[in-house]
Amino acid sequence: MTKAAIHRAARQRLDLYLRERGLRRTSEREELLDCVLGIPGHFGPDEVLSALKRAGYRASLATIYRNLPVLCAAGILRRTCLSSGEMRYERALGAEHHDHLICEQCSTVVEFQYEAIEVLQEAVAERYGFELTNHHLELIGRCRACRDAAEDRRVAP
Amino acid sequence: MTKAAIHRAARQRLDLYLRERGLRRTSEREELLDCVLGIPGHFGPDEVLSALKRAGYRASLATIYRNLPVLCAAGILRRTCLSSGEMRYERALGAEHHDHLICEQCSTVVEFQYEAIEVLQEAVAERYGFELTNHHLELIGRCRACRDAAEDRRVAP
DNA sequence: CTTCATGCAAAAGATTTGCAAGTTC
DNA sequence: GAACTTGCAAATCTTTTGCATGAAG
Repeated sequence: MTKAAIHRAARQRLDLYLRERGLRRTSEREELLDCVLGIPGHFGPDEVLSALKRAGYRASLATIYRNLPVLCAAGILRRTCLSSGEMRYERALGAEHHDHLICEQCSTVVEFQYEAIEVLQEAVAERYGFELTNHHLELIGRCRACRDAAEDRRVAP
Repeated sequence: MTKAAIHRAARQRLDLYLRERGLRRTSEREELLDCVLGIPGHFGPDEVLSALKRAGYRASLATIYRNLPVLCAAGILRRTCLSSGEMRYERALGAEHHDHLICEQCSTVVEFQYEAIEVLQEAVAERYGFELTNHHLELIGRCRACRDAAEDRRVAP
């Protein structure tokens, strides 16, 4: 999906969502949508505020707080909770599902997909009578670079 | 592991941890430890406060906030972050590792273990050069009871 | 008697909310 | 015009901190 196609699809989805619930199409919501789609990776309300300002819009934090959940409900964003406890948003529309590998030393986050794990998750859910709608998997450890660095220190301090 | 054995092991582990770092063995820390081990499942600082009061101890929230991380570092508790964004603690010592199935309707949390998934996680980590130390997996969906309830409503409203 | 811990209250963040004014439908 | 939104500021909630007092080693 190209960037333009994502913007178009998101706009459409938001409009539909708003219409369905009798909510209103405001310029703030459209500006928010535009900015949010331009942020790569994870972000929080404050990053959104910066992005809006950078784009020349003035928006209030309150409006951001009120509307990020709307974008989630519309399926454009998704909330993810890092195991550090931070709550962040990320693009859901046009972004394949992925999970996270996190280096506990340098905080690098690598996104990955692994179909086989998802298949097993369905198996677990079935065993317990659950119907899955979502999941979060976070693998925490040390990346190659940090391991190498540790190794170097041991050999030549 | 019996309940008494867990208490003993936890006490021992805490003492060791404190001694190693030149920290002190205080009655507050022991009371906290006792209460925390008695709480089933997940809990937050306020639940700990209630548990302490119920046990007839008076402790301050500040002390709880200061010492839950100590119990984590000592390997007695572990922090887990539900995808709702709530940060909670749970017993780590004497509790096998498990992951969570969460019903998004009734918030039921089912703990499960599934070795095959963990094996695949190692495979992913290896592919990306990571050495795993931990992971969090949360499967989110609807439990049987909530699905049945929904079904009933459709058939006989 | 030195260092660390506690309790309290104040501070700091993060998120939510009440309300008047402005917009959308 | 009725209902929904926004921005602001005040209110909440959760977590952290400064400081004086008390306890541990």
